Amino acid sequence: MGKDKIPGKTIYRLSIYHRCLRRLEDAEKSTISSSALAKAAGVNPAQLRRDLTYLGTFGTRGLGYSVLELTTAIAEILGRAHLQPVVLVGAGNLGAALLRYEGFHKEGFEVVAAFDAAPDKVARRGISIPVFDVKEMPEMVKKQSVRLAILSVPVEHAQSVANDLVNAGIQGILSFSPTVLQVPKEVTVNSVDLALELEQVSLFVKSADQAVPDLRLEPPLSEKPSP
Amino acid sequence: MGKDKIPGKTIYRLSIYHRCLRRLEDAEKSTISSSALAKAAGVNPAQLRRDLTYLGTFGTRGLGYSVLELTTAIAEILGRAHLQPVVLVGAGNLGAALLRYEGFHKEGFEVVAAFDAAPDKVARRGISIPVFDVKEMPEMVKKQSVRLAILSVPVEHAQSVANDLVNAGIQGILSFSPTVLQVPKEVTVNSVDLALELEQVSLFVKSADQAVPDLRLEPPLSEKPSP
DNA sequence: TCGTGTGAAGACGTTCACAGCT
DNA sequence: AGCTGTGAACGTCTTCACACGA
Repeated sequence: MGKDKIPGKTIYRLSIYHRCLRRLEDAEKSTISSSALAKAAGVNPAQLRRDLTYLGTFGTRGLGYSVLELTTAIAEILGRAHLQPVVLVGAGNLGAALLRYEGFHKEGFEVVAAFDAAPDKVARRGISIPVFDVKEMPEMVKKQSVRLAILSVPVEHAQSVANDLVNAGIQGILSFSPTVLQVPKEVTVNSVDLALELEQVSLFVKSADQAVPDLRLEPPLSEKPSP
Repeated sequence: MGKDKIPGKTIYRLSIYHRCLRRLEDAEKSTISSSALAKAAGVNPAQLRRDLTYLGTFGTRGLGYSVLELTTAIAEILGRAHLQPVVLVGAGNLGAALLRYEGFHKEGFEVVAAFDAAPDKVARRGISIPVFDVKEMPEMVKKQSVRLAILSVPVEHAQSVANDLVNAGIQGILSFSPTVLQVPKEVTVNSVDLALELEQVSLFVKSADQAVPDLRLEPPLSEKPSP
C-alpha cells in the first residue's frame, strides 16, 4: 500500500475521477476499466492507474475497478474536504452569482454567511443566505470557526480584505481577484482569474494557425503565493 | 535569442507578470529587478528570469529590467490573444454575471453576443450585450467568424452545446461546467470548475492540521481533453 | 485474453549557484 | 556591488511497456 504522500496533481485528478464515477453509479455498469474512466476524465489510462495506486490496489486484473469500491475509496481521501462551512466576501456582481450557484452545495460545501461593504445594495433575488456588513465578518468568522472563504470583492480591496480574513482565522481563500494575494504561508490561496483563463484559451487557439508555441497542456491546480 | 517554443506554464506566468508590470507603470519606477517582480507575481526570482529568457535578453545586469521595455515585449507575445470577439452561451445565473463582468473587457476581449435557451427570462439588468436565442448561435458565429466562446450552460447541456459550438467553427472554449468536455483535438478547452477549485482549497487547508498530503503547489493552467 | 500494477525511462519544470556585465 | 543570464543539478510528473493475475 502506498503510504507515500499524494501529489497535488493527483489529488486534483482524484476529484475529477470522483465526479465521473458518480455519474456512472446511476448507470448499470458495476465495474469500469482504467481506459474507460480515463477517457471520461480526459487523461491517459496509465496516469489514472498510477493515480489510483496511491489509494492501494482496487482493480481486478482482466476486469477493471468496482465502481462502488473506487468511489468510496476516493471519497475517503477527499471526503474531509466536504461539509465545511464557507463565508463569501463581496456580494457584488460575481459574488451574488456565486451565492446563487448550486455547485458548491452539491459538492458538500455550505456557504453560511455573505458579507459586503454595502449589504443594502446587494441584489438578493434568489439568494437565501444572509448578507451582512463586512465589518461584522471578523466576529462571525471567529465565533463559528469558519476556515474557508470565497473572495469576490473588487480588485482594489482584495488584499486588504484578504488580510482581514487571515486575521479572523481563515485558512483557505478562493479568490476571484486578478491579483496575487500576499498571505502568510500557512494560508492557502487558490486564485481563479477569469480574464486570464480566457486569455489562455485564446493563446492556445492562436497557436493553431500561427507560428506560436507548442503548449504542453495541463490541468489547473492551486496556487500558493509567498508569505 | 530563444527561438525555442515557450512552455505553457511560462505563457501563463507571462500573463501574470504583465499584470504586475502594468500596475507598476503608474508608479515612478522605470526599472524593476527580477526579485521585486517575482515577489509581486508570487514566484521564484530564478524562475522569472528563466521565463524572460524566452523573450530574449532585456535586463541590464546590476540594474534590472526596464518596465516599459519588458511590458512591451510580453505584450508582443500575448498581444495576439487580445481584441478577439467572444460569444457567451448560457446567460443564466453565472452567465449573466459574466456578462456584467468587466474583467474580460479590461483584458481586451469583447463579448459580442450572448445566447440562451430562454432569452426572455434572462435578467438583463446591467447587461448591454444583446441576448439571442441559442438557435441563432451557429449562424451568427459563422457570419462573424468568432473563434472563442464562454460556456456557462447547465451541466446537462454542456456537451451538446459544446458540440454545436465546435460545429459552428468555435476553436476555443472557456467552460464553467463541472464536466470534461469531449471535443476534437484541434479545439482548445479550458475548464473552470468552481466547486472543484473550492474543494482544492479545502484539501490544502485540511492538510495543515491533519495527516494528509504534502501537496506541491502549482499555478492553474489550461486543460485539454482528448478528441 | 483482458486489464491492472509497476519498474524504468523520459519529458518537463524548478531551483541553485555562479560567471559575467554594468 | 548589484543583478542578469544560464549550465547543471534536482525533483516531479507522465508515459511506456510488460509481467502478472483473474
